[in-house]
Parts: sequence; C-alpha cells; structure tokens
Amino acid sequence: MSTLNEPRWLDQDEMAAWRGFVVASNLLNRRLERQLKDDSGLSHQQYEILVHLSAAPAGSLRMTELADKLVTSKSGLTYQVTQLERMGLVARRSCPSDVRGVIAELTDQGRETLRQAAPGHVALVRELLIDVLTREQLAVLAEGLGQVSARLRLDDTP
Amino acid sequence: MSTLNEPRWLDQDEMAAWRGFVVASNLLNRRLERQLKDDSGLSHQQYEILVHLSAAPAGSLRMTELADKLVTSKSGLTYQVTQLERMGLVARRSCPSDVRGVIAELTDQGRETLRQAAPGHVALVRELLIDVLTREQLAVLAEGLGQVSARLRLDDTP
DNA sequence: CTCCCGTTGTTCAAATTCGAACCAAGGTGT
DNA sequence: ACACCTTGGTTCGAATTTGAACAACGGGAG
Repeated sequence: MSTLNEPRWLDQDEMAAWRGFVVASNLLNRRLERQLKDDSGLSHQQYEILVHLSAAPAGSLRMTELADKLVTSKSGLTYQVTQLERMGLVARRSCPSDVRGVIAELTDQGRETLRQAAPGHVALVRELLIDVLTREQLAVLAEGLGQVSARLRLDDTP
Repeated sequence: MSTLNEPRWLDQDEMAAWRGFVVASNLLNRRLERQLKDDSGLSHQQYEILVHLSAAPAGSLRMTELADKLVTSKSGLTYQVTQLERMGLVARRSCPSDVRGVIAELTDQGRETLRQAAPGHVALVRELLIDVLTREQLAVLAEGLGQVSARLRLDDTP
C-alpha cells in the first residue's frame, strides 16, 4: 500500500458516467435555451419560474421557496423576476404573514405565455431525452438522480 | 382520436427523470464551482479546459476541437483561454498547418496547477455522484446519457 | 419586554456567457 | 487564375449570474 494517500481516480465506467452527465447536461441546456428563446422569447430559467409558479397552489410562491425549487441564487432570482415583471408575466405582492416577504404571482398573461410555450418545450425534452431512453433506463435515471439530488440538498443547506 | 394535436405531456416517471436531471445538474455544478474556486481559484470551465488539454497528445489542442469537447461557444472559449493565459496556465501557439489556426497548449505551471486541483475535485465528484450510485446505476447512466449525447451531437451540427 | 441572531429580499460590482458581426484564410469549381 | 462559399478565431455589446454587503424584520432566550 502507498504511504501517501493517493486519491481514488475514476475508472473507465465511472468516468463514462461522469462525462456523459456533463456533456449531456451542457448540450441539452444549449438546445433548450435556443428553442425557448426562438419560440417564445423566454430563457430556460424564466420558463422554469413560470412552471413552478403555475404548479403552486395559487400560482404564487415566496421568493425564497422559488429560489430553492429553481436551485439558483437569491440575487439571480430577484433579477429574473424583475425581468418577468417587466414582461407582464409575473407580479410581485407583499406577503400578509411576513412584512419582509415578497410573493411572486403568475399573471393571466404569464399563464397564457406558459400555455403557449409548454408544448414545444416538452416536445423537445421528449425528443432529446425521454424518447431516447427505454422505460427501464428512465426509471433508473429518476431513481439515481433523485438520490443524488437528495444527497446534495442535505449538506448544502448548512 | 383528438382532432387537435395535443402534445404528449410527461407522465410521472418521465417527469421524475427530467426533474432529477435538471436539479442534480444544477446542484452539482453549484457545489463543484464553489469547491474548485475555493480550493484552486479555478472555475469549473477553466478546470475542464486544463483537463482536456492534459489528456491531449501533446498537451495542446486547436481552439475549435477544444470548444467541441467543452460544449461551449467559440467566443466563450476565447475568453476563458485568455484568462488562463493571464494566469500562466495555458499558452497560445499558432498552428503550423493552418495560418488561421490557434493552438492552446498547457504550460508546466498549468500542468502543476491541474495536478494540485484534481484530487479534491475528483473526491467531490465521487462523494456527490459516483459513490451515491450503485455499479448498475452507473452503467445505465453512462449508457443512457451516452446515447443522449450522441443524439444531441448529431442534429446540433447542422 | 429587550438583546441577539437568523432570515428575507435587494443592490452592487465583477465575472462570465452568448450570438452576431467581422476579418482573414482555406478550398472548390470553372 | 478567379469568384465564391466555408472555416477558424476574435471582437463587440447585451444579458445573465454570482457572492458579498446591506437594511429591515422575526423570533426566541433570558
């Protein structure tokens, strides 16, 4: 055995998985970004904000909750919500239970824009990711990446 | 059948896979970015440039080849190579066979910086992704995402 | 009731990213 | 040799992202 603690490098399979993840992630983001911008004038980030708001009980969420779901920085969210506000897709309301709180709320126009943007986006996700994989691969992917996400959520909070 | 072509939305499993991918990707990038910056003063992108150069035959690659491997824009690469050049980790040489060509070459200092940065980075990738998954999950991930990447490489070129 | 500390959201400067425009050079067909 | 389309890299301006600093509030220990 070595006296110096040589790191455990990635073997061929591990490297393939890691590279695959990085490359697929970059390529996918690129394509989706392009499609959404061309098709609806939205960035992927903006689209996801609309999605999360739309899925929320009253079409509205606290800024912090939204930032958590999006996995982005607070300042980044502030910026994007301001952009969406200018576009008339989202409105800011103050939170009743907490004076400091700000609630982002989907406007009618925001809902309509999302309704129009969603089909094209989903179709592309399907074409580039979902339909490329078998049912089994999808299941394993969901399971595995769920674990990874959970793991990451934990020691990120502190 | 419906006369209007209603899009095929994602079912629960498909959505889980897709969300898992997006969330894991964002969280992972965030953590790696932080670790690399704190530990070695490099961005993930800069680190990857060093890695790809280091893996190349003579520690050098044409700009375009490098951009392909990194999955980034040409202008983005120009910027980052300039940064690395300022740090003394990469040098630009002109290409013998093509006057227009520019070759990015790893310097000794660049090699040393990479040698020092790699263990911590690999350890984190292992901790957050590789070691969280089973051997089977890793294999499926590599296989599946390889297919996805291949699919994306194809209709992206035109 | 206060004193403190954690939270919430914004602002700020700096770094990065992208696409479009651009210049210069390669390669091809005639 | 010549016109012409593609390639390779850089430059430019606009948009985005981030972490740190900040101000104001919430909430519990004493």
